[in-house]
Amino acid sequence: MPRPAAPRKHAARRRRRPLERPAQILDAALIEFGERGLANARLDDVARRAGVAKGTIYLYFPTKDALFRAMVRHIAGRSIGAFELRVAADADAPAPLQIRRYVEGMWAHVRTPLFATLYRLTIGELPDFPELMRFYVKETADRTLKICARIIRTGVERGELRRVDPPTTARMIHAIVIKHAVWCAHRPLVPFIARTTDAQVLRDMLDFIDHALRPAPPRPKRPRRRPAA
Amino acid sequence: MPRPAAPRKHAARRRRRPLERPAQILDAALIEFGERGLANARLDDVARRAGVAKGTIYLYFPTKDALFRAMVRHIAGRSIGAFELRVAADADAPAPLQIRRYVEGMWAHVRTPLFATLYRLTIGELPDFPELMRFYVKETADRTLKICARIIRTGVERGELRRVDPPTTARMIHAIVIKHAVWCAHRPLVPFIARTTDAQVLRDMLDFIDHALRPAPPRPKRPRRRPAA
DNA sequence: TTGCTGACTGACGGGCCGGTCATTAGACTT
DNA sequence: AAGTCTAATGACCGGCCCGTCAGTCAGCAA
Repeated sequence: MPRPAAPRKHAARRRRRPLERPAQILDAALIEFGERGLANARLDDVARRAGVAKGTIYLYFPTKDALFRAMVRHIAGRSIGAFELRVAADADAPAPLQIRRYVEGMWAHVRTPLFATLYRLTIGELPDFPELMRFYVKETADRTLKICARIIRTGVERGELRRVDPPTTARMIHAIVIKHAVWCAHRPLVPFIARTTDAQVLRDMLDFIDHALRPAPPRPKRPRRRPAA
Repeated sequence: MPRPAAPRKHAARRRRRPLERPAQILDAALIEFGERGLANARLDDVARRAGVAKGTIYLYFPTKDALFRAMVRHIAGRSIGAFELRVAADADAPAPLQIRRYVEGMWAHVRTPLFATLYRLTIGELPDFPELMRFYVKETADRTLKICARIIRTGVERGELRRVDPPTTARMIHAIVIKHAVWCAHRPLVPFIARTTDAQVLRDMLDFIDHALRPAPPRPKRPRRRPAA
């Protein structure tokens, strides 16, 4: 017995837009997965939010997992693009200033809800999707760390910073900024950050980093030369 | 019609140990939840790992969510206890040395699989269990930060460290150590940490932190005094 | 206008797993 | 030895939701 024909409900506007569908679905997936996690999000909800029927999702993505993967890649790509635009370093400025600009740009980027969601999803689903973490790190952290390391290297060469290993130091900066962004994103849950503003946190980070990199003769054994004439 | 009596399979050892059950179940839950996440872990597997039947779990925990909550609290309690023992600061040592000891202790603690699992679970399930994050932060990070801040405060008062805000600076240290622990825990997925050892990472962190806190006159306007006689 | 193609729909099947409860049996009392 | 209490069991139920596919219709070509 053939299944009864699906009766038209309220005459929904049905449009044929095969080129727009994937992006619509991926954006809806970001919101649903972001709010409820991969396991708790329902494809019916993703479909409804995207304004399509559930079957349509399966025209473009074979499984729920594949949709999740595609979503992370899609959003991560958009995210990193926005960031690299922001950190357009001018290589001639003094290194401490360049670092300041870099941290400010990163701070702005890393405090967006987009970043918070991606961060949580990649960490939370890590056991099932390790390759997503690898992809995410490679496409975002890895690239920005290289930018930061380059700034530090030239700063060291010019004597504007103390002699540090550039990649290592870039990691330190990265760690500070990322972790504070996560804390600030969940401020109500983190008592030790609750009474501080984002702007104050930024100042604190800049101060700490600045001092960590400042060239200072550790033990002045010989009388300091006067500032060069 | 009454359900047929459950026939004894292979004579399983059935013991009555009401006092030991909760801990057995919680330990099993840590492993299962840790490996597969809350949603993907099955209570049948938790029960099997604990050596009991599924129904037994429901004698002690009303729902799966309740079991998860209890597990995090149980394990977090154990975890924080172990850490506070490790960081038994001797308040008379020089502050830089105390900080060094503190970071080393924290580093040891934070690299255990226990910590990595708890960290991932609390972040991953955050939308559904915000109170767990609050609990976890309050019972672990908050307490350790206070210890660290106290060390820094005395260091500043004694002039062994530059004049910084103790709680803020404690947060910086915390951020560096935690983030590096997470990276090291997933080293194969993090290219920029892959070629470094945990020991080297510890040295790098200590160096960075040490310089950030070292008291150094930022701009020597007047001739530096000789070291005090 | 008509016919055709393939994008789109949504009710349904089926598997999975959280939670239940009638029954069993260990341990203790009398 | 018989009785009692309750920890423990595991087959089963029911709901949820992924993935399917028979059927529908928008848009274009002839």
